Amino acid sequence: MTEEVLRAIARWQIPVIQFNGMLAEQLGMTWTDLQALYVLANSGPASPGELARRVNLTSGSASRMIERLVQAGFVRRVPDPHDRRKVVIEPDPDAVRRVGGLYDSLNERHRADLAGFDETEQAVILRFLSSAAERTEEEIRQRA
Amino acid sequence: MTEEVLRAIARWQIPVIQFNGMLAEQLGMTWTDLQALYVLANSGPASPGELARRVNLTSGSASRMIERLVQAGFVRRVPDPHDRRKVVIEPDPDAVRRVGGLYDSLNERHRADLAGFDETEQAVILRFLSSAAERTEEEIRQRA
DNA sequence: ACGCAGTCGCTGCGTCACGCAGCAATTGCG
DNA sequence: CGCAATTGCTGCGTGACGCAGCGACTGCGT
Repeated sequence: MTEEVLRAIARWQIPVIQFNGMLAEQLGMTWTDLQALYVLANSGPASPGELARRVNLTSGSASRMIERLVQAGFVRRVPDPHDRRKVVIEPDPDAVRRVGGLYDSLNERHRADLAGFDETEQAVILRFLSSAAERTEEEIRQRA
Repeated sequence: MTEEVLRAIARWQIPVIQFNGMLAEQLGMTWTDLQALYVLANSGPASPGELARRVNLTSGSASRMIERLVQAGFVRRVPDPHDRRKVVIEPDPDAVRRVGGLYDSLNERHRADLAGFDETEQAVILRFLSSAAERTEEEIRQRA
């Protein structure tokens, strides 16, 4: 049973990655750019260096990525008043909402699925998903 | 509660994608190449055209991708005896096992998590994951 | 039987994201 | 008041991708 769950996870990864790739293409950006947007949307503003580490890019590539996001209006550069070397990258709230809206259709399907689970079952699912995300992040940190 | 589950899904996507990117880099290939390997491993041999559709590539790019995978020894080209235009791409079993082994560490973490769920709870998780994968694939097909 | 449209996979060419190396600007420590 | 370290940004080369076009092949229609 446990192994079946692991296989289900592996199987789910494929369409999830593919779906995000389709969204990135639709938005006219790399999925790396999209990933950076997610990081900014979830963890708040960050410096280019911080952002580069989060998406596994060199500082140079991150510079160009930020420039693309700025040009497309997804983020903006804000100079750090305390350290004039630093720049803080802020996500544009409207852009974040607009990108998030692309998940509405998929989320609706998931909602229909979740309607087939009662409260306690959904609690189990939520508990598993949260810990799974945590474990994946752990694994990433360990390999970094 | 349902919305929290949706947020948990969204949150999990980030490290999942990042983790796969790290694996691809470690293997010296694009994550597109890795995705193609997954498709072959899960759905069995496929033609270049079929593979191109599954990973969202043009036939030309798929040709080059297959050439990379062949050179790296992950797959092999097998001519179709019935249609001499076609070529069937077969994954190399050893390579698939070797790549799959890269998930051992992460799977071990997930196993430890799943130990905290009893049989019926794991059944709930499995049911959700399976349907979620199905819904994501549906969404992809609809947008294609 | 035969031609011809359709399909399949493969190759030039240009574009663009990325890593690497080096740069100027700025900070904080000795 | 230097001087090493850090931060973000720019040339340069590499490589993956899309586009357009090619030859090879199939099978439908006449």
